[in-house]
Amino acid sequence: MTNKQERLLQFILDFHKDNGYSPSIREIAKGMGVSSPSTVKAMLDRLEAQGVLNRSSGVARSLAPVTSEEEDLGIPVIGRIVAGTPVMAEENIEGYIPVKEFLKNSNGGFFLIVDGYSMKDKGILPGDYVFIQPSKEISNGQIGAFRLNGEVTLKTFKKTNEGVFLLPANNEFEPIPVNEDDSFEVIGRYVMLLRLREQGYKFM
Amino acid sequence: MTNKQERLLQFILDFHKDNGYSPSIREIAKGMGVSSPSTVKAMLDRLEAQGVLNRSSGVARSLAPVTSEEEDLGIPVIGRIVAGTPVMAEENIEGYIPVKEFLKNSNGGFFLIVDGYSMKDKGILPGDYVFIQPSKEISNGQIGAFRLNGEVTLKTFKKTNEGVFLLPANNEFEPIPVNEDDSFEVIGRYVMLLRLREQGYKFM
DNA sequence: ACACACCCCGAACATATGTTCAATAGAACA
DNA sequence: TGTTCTATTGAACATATGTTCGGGGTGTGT
Repeated sequence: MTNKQERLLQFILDFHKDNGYSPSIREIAKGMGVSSPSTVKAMLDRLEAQGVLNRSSGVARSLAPVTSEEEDLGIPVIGRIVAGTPVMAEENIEGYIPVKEFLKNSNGGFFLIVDGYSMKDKGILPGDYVFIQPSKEISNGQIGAFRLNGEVTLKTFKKTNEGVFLLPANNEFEPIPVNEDDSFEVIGRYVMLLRLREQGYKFM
Repeated sequence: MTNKQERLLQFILDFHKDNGYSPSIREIAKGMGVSSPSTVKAMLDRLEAQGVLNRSSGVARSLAPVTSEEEDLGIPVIGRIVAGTPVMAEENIEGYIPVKEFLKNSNGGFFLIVDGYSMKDKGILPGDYVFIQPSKEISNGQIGAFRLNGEVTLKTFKKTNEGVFLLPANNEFEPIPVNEDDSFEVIGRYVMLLRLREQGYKFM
C-alpha cells in the first residue's frame, strides 16, 4: 500500500468516525486536495482491488472499510493445547472473548486503579485496572468498590448479624467494620480485572 | 417510541450491519413494505426529532444511529477520587482505555487460560486469561508463553551464562532448566491479564 | 527506448437519492 | 355528521453522486 493510499484510507476512516457515514467521492476529492472525482474513483478502485475496502457499484456512500473477522468475533481463547499442534490451530481454540460486545454492554462501568496490597490474596495487585459495574446493591461475599467516610476502597462485602464488614484479602490487614454513623456507599460490583504490564501496548 | 418506529430503527441497524452503510429512503420503503419515499421521510423526521437518529439533509445514506460517547472513547479510568465528588465526576477520570483500539492492534494475539499456581506471586491465578502477543523473541526477565517438550507453560524467561531457565513465581516450584536437547519454543510475550470473576457478564 | 503502474485533470453522462406538494385514507373526537 | 390530526400515497423536482472518456504526467523496471 502506497503512502497516498494509506492517507486515503485514513481519511475515509476519520470521516466515518466524525459523521457516522462514509464520504462521497467528491468529498474525498476536496479532503485529499484533488480536483477531479475520477481521480478519486481510480484510487478507490485500487484500494478495493487490494481488498481493504468494500463498495457497491452505483451506490452512494457505500464505502465500507473491510474489518477483519477477529474484530467481530473477539480475541481467541486457547485452553488446553493438543500435543503436536501449532498453538493457534483450530482445535486449540476454545472460544472468543468479544471485547467489542463487552464494551457495548459496559454502560456506565469504569475502571478503578488498585492502590494497595489489601486484596493481594485474590490476585488483585497495585496498578491493576478493576472494572466496576455501578450498582447500589451487592450480595454477601461479593467483591465491590465502596466509599467509606469519603475514602474509596475495594473489598469483599460481608454482612453478618454483627453488622456489615469490608474484608481485605490479606492477613496483614484487619476487617473494617461499617458503623451506623459512618457515611457508607456501595459504588459498584467488581466484574473484571485488567492488568497491563509489559510494554508494546500504550494505552492513554 | 411506537412499534413501527422501533421496527424502522431496527431495520436501519440491521441493514447497516449487513452492508456497512445505511439504507437509502427507497430501500427502507421496500424493506418496510411501504410504497412511497415520502412516507419514509416522514417517519425518519419523527425519529430524528426524538434524537435517536442523526441525518444530514440532502446527503445520501447519511442515516447514523446516535451512539453514546463511551463507545468511541473507551472505558473511563478512575484513579484517585477527589474528596466529596461523585465517583464518575470529570475531575476523577484519569483517562480512557480504548478497548476497541486495542482489539484492532491485537493482530494475531490470543488469550491463554492459566492452569496452575506457578505464577501466583505475580498475581496470575488459575482461570485468568493471559493475553499473548506471538513473538519468537523475548527479553531476559520478561514473562512469556513457552512450549517445552510439547507442554505449554507461562513463566519468566531467564538467560544466564549457565543457560536458559523458566522461572515460576511461587517458591513451591523450582526453576525449569532448558537443556540443549529439549524441544523448546517461544510462543509469545505476556502483554495483559484479564480476569472474569463475578457473574453478570457472560462471555462465550 | 518501452511497458507498466500510479497519479491527476475536466467535461459530460446516467441515475440514485433526498425533497416537495397536492391528494387520499383512517382514526379520534365533538 | 363534520372536523381535525396524522399517516400514507404518487408524481414531479432538484441535485448529489457514481461513472465514463480522453487526455496528460511521473516514476520504476526491463
